[in-house]
Amino acid sequence: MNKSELKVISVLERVGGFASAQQLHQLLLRSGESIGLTSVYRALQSLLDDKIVDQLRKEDGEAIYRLCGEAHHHHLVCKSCGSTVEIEGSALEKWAKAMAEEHGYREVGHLAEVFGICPSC
Amino acid sequence: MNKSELKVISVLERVGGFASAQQLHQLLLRSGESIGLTSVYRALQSLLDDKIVDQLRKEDGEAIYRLCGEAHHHHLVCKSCGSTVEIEGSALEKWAKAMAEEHGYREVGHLAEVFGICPSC
DNA sequence: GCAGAAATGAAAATGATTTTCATTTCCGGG
DNA sequence: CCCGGAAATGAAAATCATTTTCATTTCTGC
Ligand SMILES: [Zn+2]
Ligand SMILES: [Zn+2]
Ligand SMILES: [Zn+2]
Ligand SMILES: [Zn+2]
Repeated sequence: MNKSELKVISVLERVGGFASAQQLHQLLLRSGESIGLTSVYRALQSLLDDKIVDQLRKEDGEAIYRLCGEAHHHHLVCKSCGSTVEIEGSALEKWAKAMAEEHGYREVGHLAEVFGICPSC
Repeated sequence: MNKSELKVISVLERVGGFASAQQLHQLLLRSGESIGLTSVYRALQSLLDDKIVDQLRKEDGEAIYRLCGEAHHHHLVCKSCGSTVEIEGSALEKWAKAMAEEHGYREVGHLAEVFGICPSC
């Protein structure tokens, strides 16, 4: 855990939700920290590998991050209000892996989202 | 509905699932069509506006598209050549349903694709 | 204090997507 | 047919987030 990672974690705590790498960089600069954009990206990548942050994509494809100490997971997204809930995905992981193996595919990844209308909507 | 849009629709039909703009362009060229990448992007944007295609984002942020309104199914997609295999999804269906119920979500749907590199690539 | 490792950040490279702009194709009125 | 404007097309340039490169700085253990 190096300086950049600590700075990024601290600004993510301050933000409290999702933010892009560029936004986090701006926020850090504005709050007087000295850090390069490269280091923000590196820190985020490292925090992502360590499962300390969670990455999503905006509709335009830009990555956004938030603190989230959970393992790889998927989301249940409300079609109405957009709120997201993390869901347990081991059944899905197994399915994706099994399907890929069955057909001899390598370097496998997957993508899955469940949509619905949340109880409060 | 112009020529480019027709070409893009036809290749999307052939693909049967999700594909990126770049993949669609390559597939069109390989199948002998003459079309520019710009026109593929333009056609996809227009089809998106008209709700004729759906857009998703891969984990790396690249946009992928598919024809709307196809019978529900899932695919194993080759990241390299774009070829797709239809896969059995009952385990996934169960998982999505269970997750939604567990959190009290209504009107549930889901999206899932598995990506990898096929044996012949 | 010192060498080697890790961290840092500026600048260049990358890659998808969008924009610009000149050219070509369409199409309806004359 | 023929013309002129509108729509379509695509090559090249621009954009923009992200990654890579690489030279410099900071750490760390001895
Ligand atoms: Zn809601
Ligand atoms: Zn997963
Ligand atoms: Zn392949
Ligand atoms: Zn399904």
